[in-house]
Amino acid sequence: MRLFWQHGYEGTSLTMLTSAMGITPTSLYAAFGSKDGLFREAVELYSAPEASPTDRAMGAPTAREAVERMLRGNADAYADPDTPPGCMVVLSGINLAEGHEHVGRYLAGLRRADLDKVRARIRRGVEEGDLPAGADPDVLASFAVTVLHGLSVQARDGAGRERLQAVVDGAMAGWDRLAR
Amino acid sequence: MRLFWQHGYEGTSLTMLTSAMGITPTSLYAAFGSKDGLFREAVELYSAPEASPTDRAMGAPTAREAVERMLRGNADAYADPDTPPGCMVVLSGINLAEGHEHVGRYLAGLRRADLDKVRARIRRGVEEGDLPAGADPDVLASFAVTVLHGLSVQARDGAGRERLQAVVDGAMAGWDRLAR
DNA sequence: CGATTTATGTAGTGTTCGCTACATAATTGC
DNA sequence: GCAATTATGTAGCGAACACTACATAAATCG
Repeated sequence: MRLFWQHGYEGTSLTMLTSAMGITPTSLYAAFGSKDGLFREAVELYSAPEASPTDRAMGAPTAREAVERMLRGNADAYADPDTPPGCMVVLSGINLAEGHEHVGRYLAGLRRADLDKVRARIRRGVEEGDLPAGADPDVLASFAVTVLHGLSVQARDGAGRERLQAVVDGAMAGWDRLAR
Repeated sequence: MRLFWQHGYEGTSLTMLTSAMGITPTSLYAAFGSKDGLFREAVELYSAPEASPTDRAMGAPTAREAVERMLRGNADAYADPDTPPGCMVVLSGINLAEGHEHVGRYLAGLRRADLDKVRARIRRGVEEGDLPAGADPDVLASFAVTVLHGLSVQARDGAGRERLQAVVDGAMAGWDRLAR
């Protein structure tokens, strides 16, 4: 998972994987079927709901709090020095050679699912009254997710926890202007 | 340039390049020295100051206007259906195999240079009084660039011009809360 | 024109890629 | 304990990778 996270799908070779896992290609293929299969299991491990800051944040009592927790939780994860910087789902399949487009679509689908979750949480906020009726869930969700994805690039460019949290400060200020 | 832009540095093979350019590997190497050399010339063409929305935007009369022009100009470019979606400097070298780290550092340096340009323009705005003295150029520039980079991912995920511009609306609202 | 230089195509180089046939070792089930 | 099944290591598959030696064609220049 960490190799794919750091180097991306194509940037991680079977040699890197087998030596890191301490097994031979035969065992890897017996257990995972293909490089694709291993990658998907790695992504599933990465984005397991019980550990995903995004999924956990959606349970917050208000939509604003859910978005803020999502951004702050992911910002901290992106800047964690014990793991590769940024988000695996955003970074590991951004640019792919011909023949691997399905990997990009798979990751784009996960990003889309996150966007949908955020938008649904925002809609709920409008329904429950903690957001004004005029708030546009589409725009608010796109804004939040755009900042989220930008944080991954910032983290990969070396931004630390404080810097990312300062960006979230700005994003939440923008949220308060948009959500009224 | 378009191939590297679409598929990234490693995702673009010499076969793709030579067939697209209509030349043989020998001619390519005689003209550009290496795949790296061609990639760098492609990036330089992509980010030529006279065509770069970011460089052109920095000439705006106020810092706020400069940032807004940068975001809106790049958003339009990212969503241009005639070119690959998103920013080549952000997307073409995010995830690299071992041995190609220098390509990633090269692109990160360009991103850093853009961040520095934005921060310098913001500092000038504080000096010239169109931004309040308490505005923090570091935070404002990081916020603007984070949104900018997030727009690239949104564009690659299929967001169109209107959607990206709506995100910029939100970002500028956030700017107005931060810059006071 | 003839000689030199420059540019281009042909046909490969060695390396690494994802992946697998085959044989051996470990484990399981009766 | 012995056969059947499962798991693992060895060695190497064809294909694609970035790149280049060599020969030929084009252009330049006296």
